[in-house]
Amino acid sequence: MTNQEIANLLRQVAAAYTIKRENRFKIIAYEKAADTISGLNNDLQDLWKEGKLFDLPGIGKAIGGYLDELFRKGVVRHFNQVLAQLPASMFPLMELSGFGAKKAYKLVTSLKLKNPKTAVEDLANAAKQGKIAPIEGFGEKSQQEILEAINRFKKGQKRTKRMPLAYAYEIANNVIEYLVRHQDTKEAVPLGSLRRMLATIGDIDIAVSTNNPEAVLDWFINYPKKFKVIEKGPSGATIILLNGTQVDLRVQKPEMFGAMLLYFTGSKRHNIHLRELALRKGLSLNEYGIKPIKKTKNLELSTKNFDQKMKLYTFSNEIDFYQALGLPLMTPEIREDTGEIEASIVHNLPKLVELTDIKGEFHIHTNYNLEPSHDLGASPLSEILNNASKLGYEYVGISDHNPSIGNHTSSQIVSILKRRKANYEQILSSLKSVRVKLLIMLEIDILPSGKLAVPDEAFEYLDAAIVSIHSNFHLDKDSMTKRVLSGLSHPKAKILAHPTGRLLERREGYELDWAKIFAFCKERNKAIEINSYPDRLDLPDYLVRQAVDEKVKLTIDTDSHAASQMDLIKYGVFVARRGWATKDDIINTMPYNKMKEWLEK
DNA sequence: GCCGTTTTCGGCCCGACTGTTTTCAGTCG
Repeated sequence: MTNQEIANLLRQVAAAYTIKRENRFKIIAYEKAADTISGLNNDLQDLWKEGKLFDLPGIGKAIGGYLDELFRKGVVRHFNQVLAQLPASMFPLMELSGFGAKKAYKLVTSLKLKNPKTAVEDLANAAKQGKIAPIEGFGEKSQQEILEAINRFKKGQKRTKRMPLAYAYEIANNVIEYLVRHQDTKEAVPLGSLRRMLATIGDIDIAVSTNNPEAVLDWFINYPKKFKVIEKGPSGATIILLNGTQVDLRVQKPEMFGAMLLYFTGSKRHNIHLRELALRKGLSLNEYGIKPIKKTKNLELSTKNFDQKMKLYTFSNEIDFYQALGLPLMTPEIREDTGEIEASIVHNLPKLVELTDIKGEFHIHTNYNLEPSHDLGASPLSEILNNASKLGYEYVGISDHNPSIGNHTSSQIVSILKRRKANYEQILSSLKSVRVKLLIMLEIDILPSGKLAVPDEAFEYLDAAIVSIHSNFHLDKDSMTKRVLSGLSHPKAKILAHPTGRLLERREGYELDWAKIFAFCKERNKAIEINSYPDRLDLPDYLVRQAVDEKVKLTIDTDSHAASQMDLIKYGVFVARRGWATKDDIINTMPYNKMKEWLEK
């Protein structure tokens, strides 16, 4: 069973308890457990095998025990008993927007819908025949809304694509630049997953701090690249851009801007955790500020800075808001409730890597034609070196793809690489003004056998190599792990590039045994790449976090195929930050000499 | 049913929105 299937099972049990009018906190407990499981990055069953089931938040004695039974026997007797008391046809209806357990149950029982397979269609027919409006608690309007929900559901079967972070980020920046040109805009900031720098983004949300919301909203809906206005109210507006992207704007008064940012940046789980924490101190948090609430015990101890008579404390920025709770600012990238709140309570948040820490990178393709089987870059070495100089880099590694093995003999490959080295060295010496150090590297295919796609003698002309998978993506986990480890075994193979092979929204990566990969890398001084290319962002953030925990070294590279793409490095830095990486975890924050030392050990 | 800077009992995130209601229930993010 997948995590989503298990989470779904728990949600069904929660729904059953809702109908049976069980203790509502018990229902919430099941929903919480389901949320935890659906948000996991690891297979729940693997965690169970490792005995970590009960470490998960929201999974205690009872639910943990049932899950244990599920993994041992394949079924949970208690769950089956509970679910058997309800009509199975109610669950498909709960997929519809606006439907919870109660509405679904009421409708299937009132209308005698028995077949789960046809329940949605049967409900649509009932609505069309006007059979829903007379049911107690329903009316004409809700009958109409149900029909619309069913239509949306049918359309929504083809799920809407999310866009890679980099595209959303650029679009949002353009809108923000436009917004701050208005005199009444005090500040404009992205919200939600965009501000937290998730790998993919749905809609773009932006917040503006202003004392004149009306004027800013008018300015916004006249954005030059607007296609149409969806809605405009007193506190926000929504437009669709010419490229089809939806952009939501929210406005707030400057004195309340901090609470608003916190609330709409999320994540939801971060906010909930924060509110639970605050509640124990006698404080209630909402999107407008902090409310002291009446508590019987230990009032002075916990809320000594808060006057109970005050209705609402407001905050113009997030730093003050967090500080009021006795916490340091948590950067948006880590607000996922994966331990950041616990760490901040004991003032043990890591100092995350920053863009300015980057001193170079290793993965850039030039237009030098070494007849590879994959694509060449578009820019000459000179342009790349000049750009590196502009970025303030100390060094760049050029990692063109290896010459194709189909079209060349081993000795031809060696001589191509020899020629390339001579060519690069000549270019470098001709660029007197450029002080950037050059590393002559290569991105080498790891063949399905685990062998590298260049002969051993070729390494004489390389300072170091990046290795990566570009073929036979469908090997099983064990074979792929062996393949990668074999490829990484060469002493000059120092970096594993785009390690999962994923392409966002287009291709799942292959599977690897990360525990083995991490252990190998740590022992043999290999680094794993965080590839900044917009469609990749690979290593993914949660694996970065695991690598950091295992003290595995990482690099942040762009995989640039043109000099202009070197700016993409910031997205890799965002991923690293989401994975709690510090400067010390990243090889290319080291100055040249230290980095060189690491490459050679 | 879960959990602990109120700690093994006694609490449990918060407000907006909608539709059906005359004060609330259900759903959502």
